[in-house]
Amino acid sequence: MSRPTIRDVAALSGVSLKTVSRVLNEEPGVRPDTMQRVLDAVAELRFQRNEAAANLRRRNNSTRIVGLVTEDVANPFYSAVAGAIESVARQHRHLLLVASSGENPARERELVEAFCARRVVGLIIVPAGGDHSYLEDEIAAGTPVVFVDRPGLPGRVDSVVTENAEGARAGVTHLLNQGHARIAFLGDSAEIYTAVERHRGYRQALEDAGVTLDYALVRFGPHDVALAEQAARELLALPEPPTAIFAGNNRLTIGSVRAIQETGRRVALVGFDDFEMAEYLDPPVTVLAQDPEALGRNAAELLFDRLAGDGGEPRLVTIGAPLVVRGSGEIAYSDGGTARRRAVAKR
Amino acid sequence: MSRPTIRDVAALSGVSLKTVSRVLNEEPGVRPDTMQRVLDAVAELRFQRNEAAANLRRRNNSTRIVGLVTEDVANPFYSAVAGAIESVARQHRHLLLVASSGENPARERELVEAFCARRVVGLIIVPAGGDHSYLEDEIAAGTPVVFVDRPGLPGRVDSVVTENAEGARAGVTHLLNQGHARIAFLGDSAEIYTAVERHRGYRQALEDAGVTLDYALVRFGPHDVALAEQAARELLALPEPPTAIFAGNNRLTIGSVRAIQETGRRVALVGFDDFEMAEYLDPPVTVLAQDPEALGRNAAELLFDRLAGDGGEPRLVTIGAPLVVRGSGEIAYSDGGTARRRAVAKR
DNA sequence: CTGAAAGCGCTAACAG
DNA sequence: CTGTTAGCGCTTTCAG
Repeated sequence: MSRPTIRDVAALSGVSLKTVSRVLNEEPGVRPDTMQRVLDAVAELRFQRNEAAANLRRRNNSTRIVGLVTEDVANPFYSAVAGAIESVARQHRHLLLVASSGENPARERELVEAFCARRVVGLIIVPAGGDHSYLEDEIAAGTPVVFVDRPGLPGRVDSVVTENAEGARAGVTHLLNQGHARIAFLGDSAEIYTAVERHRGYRQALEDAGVTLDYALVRFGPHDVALAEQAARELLALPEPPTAIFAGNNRLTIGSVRAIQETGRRVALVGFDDFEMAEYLDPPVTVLAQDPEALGRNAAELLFDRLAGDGGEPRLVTIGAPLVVRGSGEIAYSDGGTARRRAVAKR
Repeated sequence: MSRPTIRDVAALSGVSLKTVSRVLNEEPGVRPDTMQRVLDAVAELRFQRNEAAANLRRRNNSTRIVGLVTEDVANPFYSAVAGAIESVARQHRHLLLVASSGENPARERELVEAFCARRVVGLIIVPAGGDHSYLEDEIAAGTPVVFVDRPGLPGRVDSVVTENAEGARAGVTHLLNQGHARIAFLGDSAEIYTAVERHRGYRQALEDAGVTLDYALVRFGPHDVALAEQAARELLALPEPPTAIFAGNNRLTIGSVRAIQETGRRVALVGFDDFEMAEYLDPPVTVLAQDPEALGRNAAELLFDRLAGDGGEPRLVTIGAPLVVRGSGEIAYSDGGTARRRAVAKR
């Protein structure tokens, strides 16, 4: 029931504690036959070193555990980020502790503290809103922190983010290039960094093209497909409806697809963030493809660089979100007044 | 740079080690003003207890960390399972260590051992193939283990699995009820437990209905959408093609949708496992909806029951996969010989 | 109410 | 090549 210790191994193999420790740590200077006896005892007792105890004593002690605080582990986007982080951690023979903050700053802090109390070697955080200066002590204590998906403590800490504004700008410009001028913007809550950035890109694209922003076409808020569909439906029911929609994330994109299908009109659509079925919808959806895997990988690599002693200035790594052309974004502007034919761009 | 210890707190507040420890552990019997002084020192030094050290000494020592070894953290299905586990763990004030085995039994074992060396309080495992008897020692040492999604060490250890055979049987019966007799089966690798179980359900449904199994209509193997599409296309190109397809997981379902769309024929489709866009496809896809959240929640609850001392017989918990009717599965059998019209069930 | 001493399981430092 | 002693940061035991 109770686990064998290094003492038990020493007793069984008839050597001292230290010799067992040497064998376990593959330190040189143990006679082969002694080593064998120790190994036999280890096997017989099924001994497993207590890493926590070993760590406590070691000079260069390290739990070899990285902490990840994300918004929601169950969210496929963040789970892709987590998967990439885990993969890099694995290469460095580290383990990953994960937790979800649920966009709650207080919970985020609790989790970070729980991680630190367990002496994770570094933290990767998808920051919820709020102030992150509580991390300064931890950073001062030598725990590297990397923010991912959204920046935090800018200029003080490394961050890896998607090119939200640039991507949105490219996407909206793409719609403008198809002749659209009335382009709606559908965004998540205006509290969320990425939503705001994407809106910024939208505005820039309009400005670049000399198109006046019509606030009637801008909607922030819907957080799920149903609400997004509702919002898109309202936009499309305006007296002067948009001829194209730019959707700020994949739930909004899906809602938009549904609302557009309902009208039977040929409304162009570009969405931010790729999703599994985008190419199988009708019409296939043109998107700005975020790369969660690159986000996670870069964050983890940055973290391990810091752990390896890289003391350079805090970095801001940006990951592109290239336009993936599939059909919905290439529906050209047409006067539309009476374009009611149910012209569905099949494939 | 180096973290303060309980000694530093004791020195600053002018009390002994033990008094600090008492305050930290909220043990009774500390004068309020003494307590306050200690708390002040803790705040000033930004002291954070080293949980590993505390654990080492504690009688009822517990890392309050649960380990999860899944097939792939980045897979949305398993991330939903992980999310539910994390949520239950949180309620019990535990943290979650996660890792991906990538279906590799050796890696799974390595990970389990790394977790055990860190003394996780319990393990939840999506077992890769292979022998799991290596876990017996760990179990004997008092670490509860729960298998999820696939059973392992049946009868010896708790498992939480989906009703794969029952669900598949219901799905295929549903197709039979629409008049279909030539129903193809598309499954993942026959090495995978769930694929085999679902195929068992398929066979049972045919048997129940007195329909002879045609092995030409059974395909195991395709592991991604492209291969699935290819396999489905081949099935549909048979001299006597199926009039319905039962797809064993969501990638296979999506591949089937594509292949069916290509033919322009009205082929019914029921898929195992729900997916985000199923209702937005054309036609909307009827599925057996697995419940990864329930899988994870039940596994975690079972684990915490065991940790709470439940010493009952190993349990096998099954989670239903109800039929979600959306359209594709309700396409009735029609002689089809010349049913070539491009009849797309548009809402 | 408080503190000194011992010790969790292991490794570091120093002897032999 | 091997062993002894100390001590990581904390809690326990037992004594004030």
